[in-house]
Amino acid sequence: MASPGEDWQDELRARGYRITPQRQLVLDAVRVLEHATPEDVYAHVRQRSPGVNLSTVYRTLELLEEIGMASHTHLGHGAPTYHSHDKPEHVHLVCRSCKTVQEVAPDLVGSLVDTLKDRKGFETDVGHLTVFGICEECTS
Amino acid sequence: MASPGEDWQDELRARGYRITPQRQLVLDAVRVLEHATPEDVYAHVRQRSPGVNLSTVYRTLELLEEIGMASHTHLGHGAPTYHSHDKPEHVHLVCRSCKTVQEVAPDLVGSLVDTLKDRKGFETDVGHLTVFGICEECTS
DNA sequence: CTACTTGCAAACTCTTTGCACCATA
DNA sequence: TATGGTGCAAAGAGTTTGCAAGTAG
Repeated sequence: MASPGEDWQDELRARGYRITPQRQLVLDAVRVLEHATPEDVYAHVRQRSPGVNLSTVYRTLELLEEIGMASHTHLGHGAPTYHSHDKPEHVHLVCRSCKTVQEVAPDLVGSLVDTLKDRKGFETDVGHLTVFGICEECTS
Repeated sequence: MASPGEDWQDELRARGYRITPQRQLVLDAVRVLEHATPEDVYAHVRQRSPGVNLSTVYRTLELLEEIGMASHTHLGHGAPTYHSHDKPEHVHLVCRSCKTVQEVAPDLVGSLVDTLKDRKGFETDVGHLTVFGICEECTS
């Protein structure tokens, strides 16, 4: 599930991909930043290596998803946000009022998953579930 | 909740907005088409009135949301889809495999709403909830 | 060396905005 | 006739792509 240390390099090589400094930088950025947009990742990468191009970031993010090391979610209107699979799966709660995003454990939505499976035969992709609403802070 | 007949005109006027043929066309399109993207709405409107501009569609969709007659959801990567509030609230299930969208009754997610409220103090916006996964057809 | 990658620039999709003209109230 | 609305064109985000030069294996 998680990506222990540097195994990702073997994963890449095994699939015929190459290990490049750009890919390392992008992976690092996705791991460090959480809910990072491509632009966020780009900015972070460029702090360490100003020559890297935005399109390389896009291509690498796509690659990371393809090999299952990261995934993206649409948290509202703008750009999507990426997170690495080092961390356990989680559900996003997005507050419409203060725009903050909190992560909650997947078991909180277990009953939803079961209900959809039983009543609709639908297999929920919990890792991509985003719930919009108003957070505790903003309701009080 | 629903919009009985032509009351929306009073609603607009009451807020100082004007009734225009373009607005009627866009509202009709949103009501007829379901899960319509701005482009879908545009195409539908232009069948009846070729002169209407895309930016008018965008401006009108924004207006309809503002006065609570429609809302939009992000069903995946591309453009958002709009639906009118004539129909009861519903949750969207989007199949990653065949891309179909089904609507299910909000009570199916009642337990989720309760859990998030009790455990996180989070008020879920059920009307904007979209669940990604694999539908019954595609799992078999 | 050879194939995969990158940087660069251009193209693309989706959406917003400024402004003069037009039409509703 | 006074605003608010529309069409048009241009600008803006966000993302993708073609291609020549660079580099990992």
